[in-house]
Amino acid sequence: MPSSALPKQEVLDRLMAAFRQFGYDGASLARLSKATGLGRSSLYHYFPNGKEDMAAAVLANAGARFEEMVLAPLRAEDAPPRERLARMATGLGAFYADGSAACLTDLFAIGDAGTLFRQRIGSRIQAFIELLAAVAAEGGIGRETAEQRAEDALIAIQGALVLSRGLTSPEPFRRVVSELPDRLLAPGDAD
Amino acid sequence: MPSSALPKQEVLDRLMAAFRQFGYDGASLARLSKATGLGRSSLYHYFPNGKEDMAAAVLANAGARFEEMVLAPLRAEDAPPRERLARMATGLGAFYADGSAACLTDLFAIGDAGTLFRQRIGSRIQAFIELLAAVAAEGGIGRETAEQRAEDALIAIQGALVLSRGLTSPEPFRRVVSELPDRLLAPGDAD
DNA sequence: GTCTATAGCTAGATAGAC
DNA sequence: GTCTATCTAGCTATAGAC
Repeated sequence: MPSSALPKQEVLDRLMAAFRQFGYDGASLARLSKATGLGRSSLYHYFPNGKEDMAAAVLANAGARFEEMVLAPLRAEDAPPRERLARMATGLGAFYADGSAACLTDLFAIGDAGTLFRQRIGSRIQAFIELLAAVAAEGGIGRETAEQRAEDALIAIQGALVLSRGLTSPEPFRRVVSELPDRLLAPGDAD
Repeated sequence: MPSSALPKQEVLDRLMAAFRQFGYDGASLARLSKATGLGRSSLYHYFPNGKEDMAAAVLANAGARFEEMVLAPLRAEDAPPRERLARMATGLGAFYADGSAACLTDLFAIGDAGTLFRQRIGSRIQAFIELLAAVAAEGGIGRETAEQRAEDALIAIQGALVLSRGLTSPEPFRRVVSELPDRLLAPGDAD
């Protein structure tokens, strides 16, 4: 993928936005073409295997964006656990556009897309849980409790996205994200 | 819709299963026809406006099933709050097939389906929250806390469904559902 | 109420000029 | 790398016989 009018990164971000808005099945080539400003032929030039390629690239791109916005702050070993979690919360708000942008973990596990991508999605979920649990453990939470809370955190994030979408309101998402650090680091629940 | 080989209820249940498996966009008429055993023409006989009609009927049917399996136990005023919540948990496990069946609250809020159904979905979410909050309040939880916990309960259910689907494992859903009564009725958090 | 047949369209994908 | 033109297959929906 050499030089182009649109940088590849910009193309991927626009494709990602379209897939997040319409889901895998709903993201037709016409819509993807419109979202990127590229014609069908250009899209096939970048992604020879068509829509499936685009979705795979978008999933990878979402992973990279998530890594830099959400996971990297968690790995900042110079900061204490609570501050890392606070930065993660900020990153989550940005990554999910204050609860208005869907998560591919949800969308790409549905229907035919699930057959293609569910394994990759499962790995991502587990990696996020493990990292969150490590931060909680470092914050003084027992290992088992930390892992359970980390899973609860992902559940809360995903569920809040569903509720915010269903209610057309950012409030559930905002509340969940703001409460995350406390829920992960609260004392009690010794194990 | 007079007499038929398949009772209407059976047709609706099979359509619901198909929509829950494939999502709105992924549920093609070919699949809906195969799922019900009815030909295209029969489907159009029952649902003159085609797929949109079917989805609307399925959403109503899901509401009725949810009412009888999940909400009705919550309204059983002869039983104490904790027991009602336990029955609800059992109903949730059945309604969501132990976490393996998706929720239309999630699926029908995506893409074009969202334009058609999001309002109805939002009302359902709010009604469920209010009922759950009333039960928690009856169980001695302060009104504000009860409402917040009720919202958290829905978030947990939806999020657990997303994780169970992404991880191809019933465990997150099972754990969340089994913990629901305690989370709603736990002491503390006075308001 | 179910059938066959088909209209009319959009889907994803490809070919070849430039 | 982008364009126009086009292919085939699938889609939703309809018509009309039975």
